[in-house]
Amino acid sequence: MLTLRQMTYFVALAEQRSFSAAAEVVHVTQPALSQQIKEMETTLGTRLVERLPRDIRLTRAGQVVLERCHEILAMTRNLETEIRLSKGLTGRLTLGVIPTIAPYLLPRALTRIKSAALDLDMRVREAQTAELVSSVQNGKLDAAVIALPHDTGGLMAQPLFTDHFLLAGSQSRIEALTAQSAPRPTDLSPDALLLLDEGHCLADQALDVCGLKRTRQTVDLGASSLATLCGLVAQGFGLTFLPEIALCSEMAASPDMAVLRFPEPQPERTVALVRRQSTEVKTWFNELAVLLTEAGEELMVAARARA
Amino acid sequence: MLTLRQMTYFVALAEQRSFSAAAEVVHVTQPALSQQIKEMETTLGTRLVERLPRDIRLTRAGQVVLERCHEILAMTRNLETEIRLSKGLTGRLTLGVIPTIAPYLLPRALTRIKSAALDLDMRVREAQTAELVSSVQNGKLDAAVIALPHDTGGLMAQPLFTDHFLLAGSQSRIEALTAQSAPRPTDLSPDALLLLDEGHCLADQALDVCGLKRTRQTVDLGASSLATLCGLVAQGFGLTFLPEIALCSEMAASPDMAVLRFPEPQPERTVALVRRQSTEVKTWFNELAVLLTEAGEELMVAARARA
DNA sequence: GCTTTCTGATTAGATAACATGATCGAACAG
DNA sequence: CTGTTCGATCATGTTATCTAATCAGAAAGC
Repeated sequence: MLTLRQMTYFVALAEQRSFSAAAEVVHVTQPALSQQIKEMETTLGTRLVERLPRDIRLTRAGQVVLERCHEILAMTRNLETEIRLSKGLTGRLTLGVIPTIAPYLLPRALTRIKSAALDLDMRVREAQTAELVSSVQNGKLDAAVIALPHDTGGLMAQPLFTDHFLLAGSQSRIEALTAQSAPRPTDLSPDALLLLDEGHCLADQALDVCGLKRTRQTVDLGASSLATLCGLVAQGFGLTFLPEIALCSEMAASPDMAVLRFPEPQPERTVALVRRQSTEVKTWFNELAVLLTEAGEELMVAARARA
Repeated sequence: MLTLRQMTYFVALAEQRSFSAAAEVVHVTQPALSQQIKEMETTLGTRLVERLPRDIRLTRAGQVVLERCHEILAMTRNLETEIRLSKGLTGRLTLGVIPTIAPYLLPRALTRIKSAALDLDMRVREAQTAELVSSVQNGKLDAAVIALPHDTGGLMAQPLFTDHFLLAGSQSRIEALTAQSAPRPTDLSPDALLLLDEGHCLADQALDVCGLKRTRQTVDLGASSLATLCGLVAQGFGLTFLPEIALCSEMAASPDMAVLRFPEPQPERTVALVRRQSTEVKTWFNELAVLLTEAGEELMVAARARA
């Protein structure tokens, strides 16, 4: 009989295209993985991977097997989390959070969870929206915190709170802007904007509300965190959008930075918690949503006291 | 992580409604099964079965889990056989055959398989149509030989050969019938007919072609094999329908028995090989069908030489 | 051409997962 | 009360699976 372990290893192998790399991903040594793959090929009576120099290739059968293994593993993971969490917010919970939210929301959320004395073993994974969505779909994550609007790929989304975009820059730049008039997002020159790397929803959403497109000229500094970005704009390297949720932390980290709230209608994103539709009993989900909303609101209140 | 082993044990437990019985079914001792179920309940953090005196009951969660386990196990088994057999008729093949065909067709079929020098480890399971169909569906069997017309539950059916129903009885009874005229199925009195137990498709199909219904008066002798039935009719206990496929063997076993072929249109059944639709590469299936057809035809030819 | 490096296979020994056999206690029938 | 049935538990044995060390072949560097 094939085993789920073998399937797990095989999926990792197909993804990594390397025995050693796959072994690392599943936290075993390379011989252990090689052996399981071999065993799998024996039970199926067919070669699944062609071992090429520096690469592997799935055989025809291997491709079929891979697809099915994905399905079987997803079903198993879904079953597990569904049942495990059906009693409420207890047991192990694997939560994904996007990078522009995680460092600000999680500390407060975890404090709340702890003080609620919940018997919860929470694992957090930070990744970009697309990856989080697919991980929730295939059961690698139980839920994820992402920012809407964004394609949720058929997942159920529970809005948590609204996060406004502020304009951040060096104090002189911001003063120059306010001197003229209340700036509107659409007035901004795209060339002066510093944005996060490709793939971060924040950049795309921010540009979207301004009716702008990502220009080639944008200085691509490889900024992959808001903290880096804030450090840069504080030094006068340009302007950036800063979500309210990050304001308190980043103001503390970069005291030279100034921020400006846009006039209504303010550009914003909706922070939401997503889960699979199939998740049967959703008490834990609602409990978690409440906790995260409270944590978020706290940050919003603090932010509004500063801008 | 849940394991397929745990799921297998759990499914057996749900079916048997007893730990000891389930353990026997999966060929382990009772403590081994108890332990795996316990482990499963631990991983899921929920009780799955209520241990009642002399019985068990699935909890709400248990029912959900059972359903999913069935799906996951079926997918795994299907994947295995699909890949294993995709190269042709090799490896292990688990075939189901109905009881009114198995003892006659299998000896010849197995001889052919052996002489074809196929590297085939064939397991045979004898059961009634309904059970075979569901076993093929959930992957416990790779294919099954059944008799049509019968509900195939969405399975693909490959007709192998046509098997006519003959009328069998003691020599005196048969002579009495032929003296009058060529008997037609619809002329027969249901009370004089001996049939197999409930559940055997042969009895139902035979009655169906005669336009008869199973009557209460039919002597219910608990005959569950054609061999028994032939022995009885040979002793003058009544008449029965005998499929051509069984003729040679049963004539040899009961020399006192006489048979009579009905005039055209002869009542008949179609012997067919069924498989899941999802079975991807079907070379092995066709090879097997050819072998079985040849074996069947051989029996038909031999039968026609005698009636 | 010769080494170095990267990759997966192989082997032997350790470890964890799983099974067994014996035994216990609760529930029930006689 | 006694014997029986059934599942839990415990000590122990077996098998599956892992790791660490090593090997062999192909590509890349010198």
